[in-house]
Amino acid sequence: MDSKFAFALRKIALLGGLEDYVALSSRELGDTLEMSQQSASKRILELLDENLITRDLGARRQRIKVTSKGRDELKQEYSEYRKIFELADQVTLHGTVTEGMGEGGYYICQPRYIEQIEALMGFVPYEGTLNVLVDKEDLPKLDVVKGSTGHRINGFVQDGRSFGNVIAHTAKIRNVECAIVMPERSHYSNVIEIICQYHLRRTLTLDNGERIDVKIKI
Amino acid sequence: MDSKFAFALRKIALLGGLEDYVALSSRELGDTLEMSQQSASKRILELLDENLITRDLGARRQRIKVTSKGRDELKQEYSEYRKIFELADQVTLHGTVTEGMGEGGYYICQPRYIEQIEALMGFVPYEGTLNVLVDKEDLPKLDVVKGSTGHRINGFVQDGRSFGNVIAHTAKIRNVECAIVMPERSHYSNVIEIICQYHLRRTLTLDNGERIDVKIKI
DNA sequence: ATTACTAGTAGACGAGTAA
DNA sequence: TTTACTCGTCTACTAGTAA
Repeated sequence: MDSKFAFALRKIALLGGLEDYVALSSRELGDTLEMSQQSASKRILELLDENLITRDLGARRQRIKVTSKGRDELKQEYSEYRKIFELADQVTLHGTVTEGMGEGGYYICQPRYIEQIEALMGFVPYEGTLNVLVDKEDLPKLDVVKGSTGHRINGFVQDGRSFGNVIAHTAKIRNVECAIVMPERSHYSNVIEIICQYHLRRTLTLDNGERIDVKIKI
Repeated sequence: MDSKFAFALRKIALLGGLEDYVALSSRELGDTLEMSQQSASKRILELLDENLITRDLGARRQRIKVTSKGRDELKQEYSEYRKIFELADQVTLHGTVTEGMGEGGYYICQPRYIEQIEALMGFVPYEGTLNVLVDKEDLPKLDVVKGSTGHRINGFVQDGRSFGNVIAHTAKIRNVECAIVMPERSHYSNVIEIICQYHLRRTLTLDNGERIDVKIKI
């Protein structure tokens, strides 16, 4: 994203444009961006053109909202700053062991996934995944993880069913090597799925509701 | 800071320019910034001119490092992103009650400070401050607090001694209204000082080493 | 009050090139 | 190879102004 777009978009977000439409005249935006009303007006048109904001052009005052594309772009930048300042070759997520939906476990057990995991991560995952409900205050850290590279496990189509790309990040739970896996194109979730060479529940005697720390390498 | 400076500075920081000099040719920088070698070279000269980076112009490859001013500017932007995504009209710091150095308590008891605190915060602080050692993992949150506005309490000179500006943020400890105070120009510290209408140690029976949460309004 | 057009100007950029 | 100058072009800005 062009830095001038990011700059304007950030200021709009700071004014609450992520949550809802926010009343913001071109003059006001110009003042916060330290530019003329005319240039701010143009900037708004450009942001609209780039699909970074939507606008409700009322009779008196326009109201502006950041689109999901705009939000994603801002998150990308946020993630860069976190990498810069959080030093973060490691992120620790705190959470609670929960019962899996079974979905992730089924997916990841596909042989086509497993052979790639063995090649990339160096272990054959135990059947099924450990699901961890991430603490609310640690959810922003998940974005840092998503913003980092990790290992891409390629998707495939089998029996007419399509299995998408999966990103894996090596991690540790109580010093046991494991990996957190998530769909490359994931919608928001506060549950992470963890694969491991061993049966984590048994090896670490984890029950539902148990508190654990997941240290993720990023 | 001009957004184009921030953009270049951020990329340099991502390449490790915050920690140490990093070898970075103008062509390489141009590639990451998606601009020509010539423009990148010019950008570097501008950043030098703005005192945002320093340079070690070796015979073969120049080496670039972000200055402390540059670091501060980046932190400012980082803080904006945290405000955007951490929702954060409130930040909770976890920490441990510690014995004060006595310094802060002495400072804040000056009548010239106290009268301003009463006007701004609506209470007369109890003599002395409660010192809290902030958990290591919560230290980045302190930057968010510092990046937000708060109430400025103006400094003064008295008996030839100068008392600097102080920033206060309203806060709560176990539902008791208080405020965290810090020098406007503070060097790094992992101890925060808290003022309150009441004697916090007695009111909440806090002993040294006790774990507490400080909820700060930002 | 708004938003946003047009016109003129300042500044950012890349190509060519020197050191 | 580097860095960084000059110069021409083209974009981005502001002022003036219309709707």
